[in-house]
Amino acid sequence: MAKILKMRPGDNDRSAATTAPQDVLREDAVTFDVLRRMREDILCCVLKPDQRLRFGELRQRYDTSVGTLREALSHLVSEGLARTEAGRGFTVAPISLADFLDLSELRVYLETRTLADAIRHGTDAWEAEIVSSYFLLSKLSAPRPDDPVGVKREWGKRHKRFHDSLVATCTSPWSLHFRSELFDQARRYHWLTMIHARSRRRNEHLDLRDAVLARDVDLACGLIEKHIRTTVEQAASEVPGLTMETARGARRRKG
Amino acid sequence: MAKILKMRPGDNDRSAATTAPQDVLREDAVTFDVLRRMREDILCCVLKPDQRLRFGELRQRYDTSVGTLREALSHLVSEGLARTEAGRGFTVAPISLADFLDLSELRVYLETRTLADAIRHGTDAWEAEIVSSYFLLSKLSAPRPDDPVGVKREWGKRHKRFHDSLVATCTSPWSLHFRSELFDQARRYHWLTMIHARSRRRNEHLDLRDAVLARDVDLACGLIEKHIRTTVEQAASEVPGLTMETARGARRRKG
DNA sequence: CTTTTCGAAACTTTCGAAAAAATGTTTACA
DNA sequence: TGTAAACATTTTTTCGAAAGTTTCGAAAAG
Repeated sequence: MAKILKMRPGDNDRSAATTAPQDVLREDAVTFDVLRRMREDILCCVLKPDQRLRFGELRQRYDTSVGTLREALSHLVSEGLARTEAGRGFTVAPISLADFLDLSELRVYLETRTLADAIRHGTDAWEAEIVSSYFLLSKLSAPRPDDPVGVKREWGKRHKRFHDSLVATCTSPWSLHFRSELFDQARRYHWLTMIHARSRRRNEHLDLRDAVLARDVDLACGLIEKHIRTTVEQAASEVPGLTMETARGARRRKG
Repeated sequence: MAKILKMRPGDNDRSAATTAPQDVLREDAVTFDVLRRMREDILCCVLKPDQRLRFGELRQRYDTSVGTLREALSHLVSEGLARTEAGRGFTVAPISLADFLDLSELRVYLETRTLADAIRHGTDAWEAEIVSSYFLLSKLSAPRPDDPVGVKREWGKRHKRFHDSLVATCTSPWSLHFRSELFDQARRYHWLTMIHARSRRRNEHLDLRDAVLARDVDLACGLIEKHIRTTVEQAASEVPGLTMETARGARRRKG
């Protein structure tokens, strides 16, 4: 039947031939969009650590209402990307080397745990996505400090997609959930490293990809552990101002 | 100085003699209170798994506005205690044996990790709080199915406080954070077990307390691992309707 | 008798204004 | 000159209503 081609008689001009309500899978709710954008801005340090998040400014920047912003901020607090003190509004979560060390230690466990499980449950589709996402990542060489922001952002996205693809077939939802949260946290530090890093690292992702595709659990887990630890060391030595003390000193206003 | 007693002269009737703004430490924001109450209601299955959370009913139950409810619900989604699908509102997160098994496996790691670290960094104050919270817990014997709800709730609180006290001196904020989230998740299953359990377990908490106070890392970790695993087994065998399949069957649309 | 279409009711989402609280500044007084 | 209260401003928190979706059920078409 040519059911699909049918149009409703009343369709004049306002809604440009949209599909029927049931066919539309709305993943584009305003709240989600604002949340996504804010998260990205924190991850990429557009909103800087410890920065105060005033509703006035945010309302302008994201062109939305207070209520929606509150909801998004509330989410970010749960994710550990923002802080709030009742009556005193929201701030971007602080960063510190101590925090990076702590979350990286836990990441080592969660990444190896999920990766090992994913390899054991790997499928053809899983392998295909790994090949595909690695290809996309390799098209962009690791960004250098003077690369434009757009390139850094795109690399960040592809980097995340690649790492996500590795563990996609892991059968533990909770492990995947926490892994994902920690990966996002780490992205803030990766961004700082990208901006400041002088040294260049060899392509660890290729080795990782091959070990995973070869279903070598021990090798793959060893590689990702080293990958995480190396990243911390690089950040510790090359990102200026990333000290063990929390960055709360700057909390004082203007003066 | 008697600063606290001072009152502002201009206070007529509208604001009933509040203390100076700086002295008041507001931890009682409405949003937090609503969030706390909703979380408790989900944990204690007053709001049942998969139950639809309509704003109309919630507004009545918690006596607050839609916006505030939305913010609280948003938080609960981040914590994994609720679900939402854009345009279709919120539901209480489903439960299943598979979920309990999954989260318990991760709990074993996080509880042992945090406990080992806490023991190594234990202080006198830490020991004191363990003694104190164990004492309070032991005053209430493990609730039986026919005990009143109030007793079960109180026992749940003391149980949480005891377990929190064990790991209080752990130095890894991220581990503590995730441990706490998983502990809350497990509480939903503990509640179901309390309601249905026929068998009684011997007091595993006393052994745990003593092992921890004796700073015996291996023994303590072994005990808590067994504690978690036994809890899962008890739930699996004694809670009716806790199957491997998720309870999503009823979700299908009209026909 | 089944399937589709339409419209009303229920519910969710979004918004901006009013209330409450915190911060900053000035003024009064010793 | 220092202290603290009173005032003014900024910012956060809370609320309810308007706009937009989805769901449900009845009527029409196949």
